Order: sequence, then C-alpha cells, then structure tokens
Amino acid sequence: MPLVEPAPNLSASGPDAVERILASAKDLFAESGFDAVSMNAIAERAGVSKANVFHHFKSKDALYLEVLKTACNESGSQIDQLGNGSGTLVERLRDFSQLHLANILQDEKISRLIQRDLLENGPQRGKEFAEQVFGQNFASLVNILRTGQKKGELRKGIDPAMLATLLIGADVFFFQSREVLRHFPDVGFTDTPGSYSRMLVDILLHGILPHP
Amino acid sequence: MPLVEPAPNLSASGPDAVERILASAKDLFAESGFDAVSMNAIAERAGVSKANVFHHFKSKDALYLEVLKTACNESGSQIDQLGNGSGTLVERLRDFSQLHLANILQDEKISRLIQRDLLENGPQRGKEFAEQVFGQNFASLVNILRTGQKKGELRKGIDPAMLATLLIGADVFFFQSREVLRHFPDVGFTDTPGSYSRMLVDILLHGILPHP
DNA sequence: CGCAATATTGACCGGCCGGTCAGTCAGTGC
DNA sequence: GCACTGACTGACCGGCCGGTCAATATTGCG
Repeated sequence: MPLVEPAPNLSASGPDAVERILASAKDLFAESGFDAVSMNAIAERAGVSKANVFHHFKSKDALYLEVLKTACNESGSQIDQLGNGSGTLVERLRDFSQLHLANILQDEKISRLIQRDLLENGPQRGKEFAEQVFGQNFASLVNILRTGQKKGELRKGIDPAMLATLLIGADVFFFQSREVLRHFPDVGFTDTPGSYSRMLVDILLHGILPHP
Repeated sequence: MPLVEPAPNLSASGPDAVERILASAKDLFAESGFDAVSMNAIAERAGVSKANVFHHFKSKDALYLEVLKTACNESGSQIDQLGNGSGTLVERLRDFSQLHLANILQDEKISRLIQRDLLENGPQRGKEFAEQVFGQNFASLVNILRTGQKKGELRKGIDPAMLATLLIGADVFFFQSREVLRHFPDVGFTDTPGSYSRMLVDILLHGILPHP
C-alpha cells in the first residue's frame, strides 16, 4: 500500500536510539500493520541504519513483540484507578465510562495497535490478551457490578459480565467507527465523546422505554 | 493441462477461474490483510497461474477493490428486510438485533474484510463506506426509531442515532472480540449469540436499575 | 474445417524485503 | 599506548514481491 508517511518527526538525535526505534515502530505498526511496514522504514523514521535496528532487536518479530508489550503495559496501567472509585454504583459507572473512553482516545496509536494485532493473530492472541492484559480489569469491573447488584443497586436479571461487555464495547466501537459515524447526518456526537458517554450511561441506567 | 493441485480447497476446475480467484482473494485478504497476501498465494489457492490472475484483474489493487465491492454488496443486501418488519417497535428491535448479529456472524469473512479495510484505509475509506455502503441502512434504522419515538413508544430524551449506534456497535463488538471474551471466566454468552442479543435488548429496553 | 479471440501459461524483470557481515568509531579501564 | 566493548554503518545476500510478455492451449463462430 502506498500510504505516504508525513515528515519523519523523530530526528536523528534526542533520546536513545532504542527508544526512537520503538517509537517509530509503534507508530508505523499502528498505522499500517505488521506486514506493510519494512525494517527500512522503521530505521529511517528513527534516524538510524537498518543494521542498527537489527543490532538492538534480533528480528522484526522480536521488535514487534517488544512494541506490543510496552503498549500493553501502558494500556493496562491506565485503568487501575477503576477500583478506587467511591460513591454509589451509578456514580462509579458514570466515572468509569467517561474515563475508559478518554483512555482509549488518548493514545489512539496503542488502541489501533492492539486492535490490529487481535485482528491479525486470531484466537491464540485473543487468549493471550484475555489472560495477560485485559483479564484483571474486566474481572474487577464485573466484581464491582456484581457487588452493586447484591446490594440492590442493580436489577436482578442483569448479567454483570454482559453489562461490562456493553460498557467496554460501546467505547471501543465508538473509537474504531468514528470515521464512519462522522458521515452519518443523524449522528451528532462524533466529536463529543463526553456526550456519547453520558447518553450511553443514561440509556443503560434507565432503558429506552417511556415512564421509567 | 493443469494437473490436480494438492492441498488448496479450491480445485482447478469447477466454477469460472474468475470466481475462484475472487473467492481465494476474499478468503486470504480477510485472513491476513492486503499487504500480507501475495498474488502468487491467491493464484495457487485458486488453482491458476499468477499471470492468469493479472489477465483477469489489471493489478493487485483492482482485484482487492473488486473483492471489497462484491463483499459490500452481499453485506448490504442482507439487512434490506429490516424495513419490512411489522408490529410494535419493541418487537422490531428484537428482530433487528437478532437478525443483524446473525448476519455478521454468518459470513465472518466479509465482516473481517470490511473491518480490516476500515482499519487500514483510514478516514477516506470511512467516508466511502458511510456514504455508499452503510449509510442507507443506518438512516433507515434511525428513521424507524424516530418514528417510534414520535408515537410514544420510545422515551423522549433518547437520541435515535445513539440508540442505533449502540445496537450495531454491540453486535460488531461481540463479533470481533469473541476470541477475547471467550477466555473471561465471567462471560457465559460467547457461544450463544441469541442469548447475547436477548440480554442486549432487555438492557436497552428496561435499563439496569431496579423497579422498572 | 479455418481462424480469430480469448484463456492460460512459464519465464522473466527490477525492486524491495528481512537479515547478515565485516568493519569503523567512540568510550573505558589499565 | 593498548586492548576490549558495544553502538553503529554501508554493502551485500537470497528470496519473494507485483507486474510483463511472448508463446501456447482452448474455445466459439463463419
């Protein structure tokens, strides 16, 4: 694919070469995917020679995995504050929804990278992500919901895992489909994630039927 | 006389070579993405020579666009029945949710293909898809919701476009995240899309708070 | 049948790919 | 000065890439 890249924003000097290589690789992999990015391109963007990239990372796969690993760590540490929330379940849901969407949008590159990797590496990678990256966060979200449900703050018929899936899925879908949604004349929330999040929680809390 | 090719599931004879090429390309592009698939691989899978592929399609891009075009047509014609639904808005929502998810899951390849293309071709492709593929379906879904709202079947504060986004997004997220969700011990609906769909509509209709 | 149009092919091209290698260079301890 | 180390480089490799082409098989039609 052509995909002309803009000016290589990473100049030759600056942080360590290794960091520059990792940053370039993250950007390029997130933009265009593993196969579409050449080691040459990564080296050029980082301002080093291709051979130097191979000096620091023993193969393209190793570099990719390193990029993915750091991306996952960054992504994972973001939502740790989730458990700290106090107040009613409703308040915590509002906070979570807002914070979660903001985190996704904040580092687009990481989100795209993970999304792309899941798409390309199928079920096996799905399992790895589930167990090593998202598992804890999802489980703790489910636990919060389940506790709230036992205290009567949540309707009995609700499956907490289903609700958690919906909360996360709505944000992920918003992120990845923004460029499509933007062109639907009926959609007015593409550029105001805050209002999207508010409407989401409102619907989840009260439903869409009249006379709540 | 092309002797019988060993492994590929599409043997040499059968439908026209063009159709075999399109089918192979669709499978491979959906599996691995544009850049990761070589014309040689497509040709082998289709049981023809690479040169023959170039005889029928003037370039790799042209072949890809053709695949995408047919995939979009298939995908688009599926949801046409949406407008036919009669009965209350609630019934129509149930039907739509069930049908929509089933359609996504039915031809996984098409879904993956479109998802991948949106990821790789950015905003420009997003606009094309919005205008040429999904626009009508989305607009008609929004119209159904808006009409129901005017008749009082839908709470007043609800944004119909938001609800439509949520309906579609929940299904899309379910499809693309199944391989992750499957490994969360709390999640029990990964292999029963019907129950997912039911729970989704239930939450959307009645909300999650007690005493509806 | 003959004959043109089409379908199909293997051989081939320049170019880029991931990766290797011999070697340069700056720093450091002795 | 000297030996050693690790960062770094340009040149190079075999192999595959998308794409071309002349030649051949196959078909359809008068």
